[in-house]
Amino acid sequence: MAKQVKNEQMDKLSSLCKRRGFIFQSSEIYGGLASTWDFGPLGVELKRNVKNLWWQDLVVSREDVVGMDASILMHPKVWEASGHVENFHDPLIDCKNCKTRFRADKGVFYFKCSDCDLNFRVNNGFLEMKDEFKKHFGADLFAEEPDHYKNSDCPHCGGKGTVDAEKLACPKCGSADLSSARQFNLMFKTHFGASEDSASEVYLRPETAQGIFVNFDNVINTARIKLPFGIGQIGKAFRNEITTGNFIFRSREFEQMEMEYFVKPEDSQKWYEYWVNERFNWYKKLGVRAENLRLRPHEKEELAHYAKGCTDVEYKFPFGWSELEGIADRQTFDLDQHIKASGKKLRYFETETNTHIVPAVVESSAGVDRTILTVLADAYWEDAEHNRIVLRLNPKLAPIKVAILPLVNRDGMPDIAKNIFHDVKKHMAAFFDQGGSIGRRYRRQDEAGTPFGITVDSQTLEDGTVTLRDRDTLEQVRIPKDNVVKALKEKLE
RNA sequence: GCGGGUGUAGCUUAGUGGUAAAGCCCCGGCCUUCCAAGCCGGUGACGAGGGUUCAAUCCCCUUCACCCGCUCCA
Repeated sequence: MAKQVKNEQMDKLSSLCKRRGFIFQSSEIYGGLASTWDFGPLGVELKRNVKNLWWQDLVVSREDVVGMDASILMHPKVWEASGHVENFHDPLIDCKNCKTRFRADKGVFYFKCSDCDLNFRVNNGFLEMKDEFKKHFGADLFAEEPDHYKNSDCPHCGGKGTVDAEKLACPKCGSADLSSARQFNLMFKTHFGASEDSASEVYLRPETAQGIFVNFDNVINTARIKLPFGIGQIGKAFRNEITTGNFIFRSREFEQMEMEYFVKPEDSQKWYEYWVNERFNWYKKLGVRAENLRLRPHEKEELAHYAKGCTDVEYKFPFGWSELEGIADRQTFDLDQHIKASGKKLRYFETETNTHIVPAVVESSAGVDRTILTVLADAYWEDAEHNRIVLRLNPKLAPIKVAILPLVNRDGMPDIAKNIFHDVKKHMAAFFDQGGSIGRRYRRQDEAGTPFGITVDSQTLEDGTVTLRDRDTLEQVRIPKDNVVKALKEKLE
């Protein structure tokens, strides 16, 4: 029952998005394309505002961060070095009996000792063996593949161990009625060059971060920056997700806002904490209600092997708490990988000590689309008292800042309003509407999230003042019509 | 990808083996002096492809999309 209510919330939100021109399904007239989305006239403004605020706060206003914009297509070796070619796929098997899906490389096999008859079973990554054996092999073995055990000694007698793969069985119900293993590579492939031969296969980037790492040397040689410093980037990324959904939350084409902050390795913990705090507050600054935000530090088992720490910023969506952004202390892993693969020296020369160092990196990786879904979900408000739906967006994010409305369609009011409109339009996104009753026009703007309304009425004809309406409180104040731009700008500060 | 559910106008619903109705929305006009009032007029739909049939929105098959779960992450 609770679930249904939550889905209703998402339905209402996506329906509003379509109705008002925020977000449409991609290729809709051809039946749509799974989990790809288009931003309409209001959506694109909202998106630009989100990105601009990020860029302003993380790049422009900071003396220690520069920006860049890498291409989506990159040399295939980038993805080999980054580990994406090797790790960014999942061989998965479905159990036809109980419908569980599990990873094929965590299948069932036996470790057998040829000398002492010891054997134990490894089942879907869970070692079914006694503690003493766990101690012998190490606790992290559960994620390894059978080959890992091949050359191990028997933990009991030290004899020679062999590994026998068992016919796979479902880890949950034990059934052997399984689908064949299916490789899901999460990277999109395409062909580079006009002829489609595999020699020129390239990937669409699955993250923007690598564009920063491979340009590390170029940036330090040109930007005259000193440690610690960051490189920020906003751009599209593509992942062939197995499962998508929840409106724009998980899509196959999405946009990231990533900032890689390079620091002295010994300072990484300090900066990691700094950025976790900084990024958490950024969402509050966007106007997202604090009670709907939380930080979730990753458990040790959850961390990638090279990461020292990782914390998610989560938002309480109608479908549950979900990740908005990840902040990670990635140590020197990324640069090391590219140093190894490219043979280039990606390093920083520290003049104080006269030494070369490979900096550690603290990464902030946020999703543009998820941020948009967050601010929309957080702003959605059904005002029962006034029978209206309102998007209480932060004015800085609102696609349209002000609606200019003549109260009625005569006595020259439309002309006066139109003049104000042309004036305001030079400074901010504004909307002019003279059709229908005033109440109906206000309601429309409430749904679009427009924070302010300027109305020309009969008093305007007498004393040159107009009313300024506040979206959330419905309060109106009179201001001289020549002060409209100034008053609005003050409100938007 | 697997399982379950859903698909008629922008939205919410009706209906039928003989090409479809309504309310709200939207557009134009009238009227209207502050929060979806009223009047007149108008645009607009059977997700797509194939099959059965004289005839398919309806029956059958396939496919696509969306929702829920498995899974994963920005």
